[in-house]
Amino acid sequence: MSLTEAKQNPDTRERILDAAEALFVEHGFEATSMRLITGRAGVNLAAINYHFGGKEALIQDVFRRRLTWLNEERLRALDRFEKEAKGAPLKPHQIVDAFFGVPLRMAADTAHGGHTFMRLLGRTYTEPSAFVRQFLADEYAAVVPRFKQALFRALPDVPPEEILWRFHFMLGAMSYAIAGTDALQLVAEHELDEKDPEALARRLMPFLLGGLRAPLAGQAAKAKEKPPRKAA
Amino acid sequence: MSLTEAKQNPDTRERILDAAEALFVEHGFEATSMRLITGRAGVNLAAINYHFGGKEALIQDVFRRRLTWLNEERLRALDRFEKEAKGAPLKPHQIVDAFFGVPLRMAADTAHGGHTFMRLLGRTYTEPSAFVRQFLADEYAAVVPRFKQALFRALPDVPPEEILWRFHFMLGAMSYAIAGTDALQLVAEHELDEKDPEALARRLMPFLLGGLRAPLAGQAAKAKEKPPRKAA
DNA sequence: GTATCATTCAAACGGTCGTTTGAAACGAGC
DNA sequence: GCTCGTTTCAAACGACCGTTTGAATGATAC
Repeated sequence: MSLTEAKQNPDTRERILDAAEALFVEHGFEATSMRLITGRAGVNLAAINYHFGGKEALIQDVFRRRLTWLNEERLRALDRFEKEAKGAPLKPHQIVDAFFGVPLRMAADTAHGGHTFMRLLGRTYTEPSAFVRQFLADEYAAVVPRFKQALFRALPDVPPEEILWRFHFMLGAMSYAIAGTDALQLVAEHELDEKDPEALARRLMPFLLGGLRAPLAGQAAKAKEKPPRKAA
Repeated sequence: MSLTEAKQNPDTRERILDAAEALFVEHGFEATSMRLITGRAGVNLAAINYHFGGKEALIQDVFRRRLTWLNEERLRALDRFEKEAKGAPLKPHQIVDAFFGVPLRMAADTAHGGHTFMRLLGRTYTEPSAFVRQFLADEYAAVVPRFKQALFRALPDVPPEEILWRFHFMLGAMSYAIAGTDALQLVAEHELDEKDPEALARRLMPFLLGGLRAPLAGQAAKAKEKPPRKAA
């Protein structure tokens, strides 16, 4: 290996990343020791420090491996819709689909660890640890402004502040939808098969759109008759 | 103190609970050491084991102190609405208000640690640790079935399975709304003052109701003209 | 075969964890 | 004043943590 970085023994690196990803979902970052990770991966304890530099760096690489692609895919989806629209504002459902549909479809791809990773990602939005928060903020810095702008244009009658809040609410609903297998068992006793991520997307997207376009609090709650356009 | 349990030195106990609650929000369970807790509380390290029996027992007591009351309050709110309705099905917004409005108003009560606790609770729905999950399941066992039944009656046209999913989605949106100050900063850069929990409730409730009553996935998306009643 | 590199390995490092211990301090009842 | 049960305290326990080390192993090029 004459290259300065990367392309080190691919087998060991990948096995560590896979084991860490799965264990982080199961037990969280703090509770997952390096001995547990290397044990499951079948590699030596020192391999993590050798290949990644430390536990924090490993955590970041676990995310980077999939999150970078995920966010690029989101932007590609948004680009595609905007090209179609030829300068006209996008429809809310297109924006929601670009941002939330991509990870949901990623979660459906169980073969490539998509489901496991999306559960981890959902957990991590509430992660207290400072460096993880900083890392997420950096990874999303390029994506969020684009989607904010698109939503502002798509919903010109809704105050921008309100849109940001609803964006936040949608993030929460999606995170739980993916991560919260455990929380789900609070409401349903093994009745729902949460294993089918395609069905999950079919259920979640209408909910998100319904929330996004709900009448504003200030508006008359009794106004059951629709204004000419736009539910918001 | 001749009593077998309880009513031990109230000062030390409460100070430990307060310190633990705040620190759990800041750093999570695993990362919060007993030395950190007792240090902030200004009590001896051994006090936790003496008064609570161990770290796990402390965690459970931190929740029990507020969660039991919260769930009772939810049931009281539901009882009140059902008494008013005299046997008729409740309206969705009443059920949503009883379940989600109570914790939101609790979060507004910053003086009594409501805000801190609700942030902790939101975090904990995704908590990996097994004993915490079990504990939450026990605490919610008495509450969830009542609300499920109420929702089934209120939305007879919506398949029960779909209602459970949307209940789950609402849980996620609320949890993030309260817990996710940090996640919120992903979408807005210090623009939103998330300190006002009353405003939060005013924003969240319409979102939840909009999601709950959104058109089902199967139904024609183009059916912009309303059916005679009920958006769902 | 030998030199050179990247990688693996067993062992140990200092530190922090949750918990336990036994003695000291306190307070109410007599 | 003495006793007894409760609470506090400093100190220590063994276990596990993330990280480091230096030697062993493997592969490649000459």
